[in-house]
Amino acid sequence: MPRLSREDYLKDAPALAAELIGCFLCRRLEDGSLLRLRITETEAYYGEEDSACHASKGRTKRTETLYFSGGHAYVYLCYGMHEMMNIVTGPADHPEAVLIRGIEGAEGPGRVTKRLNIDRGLNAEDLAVSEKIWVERGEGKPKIKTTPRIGIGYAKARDRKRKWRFTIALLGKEKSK
DNA sequence: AAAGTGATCATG
DNA sequence: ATGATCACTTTG
Repeated sequence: MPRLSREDYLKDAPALAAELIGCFLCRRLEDGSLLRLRITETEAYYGEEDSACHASKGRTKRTETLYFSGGHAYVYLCYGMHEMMNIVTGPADHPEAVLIRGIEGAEGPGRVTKRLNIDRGLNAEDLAVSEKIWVERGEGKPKIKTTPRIGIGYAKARDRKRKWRFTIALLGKEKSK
């Protein structure tokens, strides 16, 4: 399967978040082994105008990689113990990214990074050329469901309402709530 | 329901 | 230097 190229990553975050569902997140470990797992859940964070996006507070040391061109990894530590894996999208100097919230067998952003052994050492890694981490296109087009993003209670109501969380719509496998 | 955990950022 | 906050997970 072909790897996603720089050009693919230049799309905007909501578009790419949808497109990444069903694609394979690939990881080559130190020992040479390869992990290749389907992406099942993503979220888009779009620009300084998006009050849920880390870049809403402007360019800082932490958010610097969000301003890189699409295709770079943005990895940060949350709650002192969970590494979060994002893929930067769009052109350089426009901060937007897609959070990988789930892959098959590891539902939840902290579990994704644990499963694939991803940490801040991969921050700013370029997925268009990296030998350590990249994305391959999936086959077929899964049916996608959109819902509001998780864990962004601090954001403005306008942004909390945006349906920028993307999941594979599985038959009858929805959680009762 | 609530702790656990530490980087980050705004404040002083 | 200090303190609040946090794109979460696990345990009870």
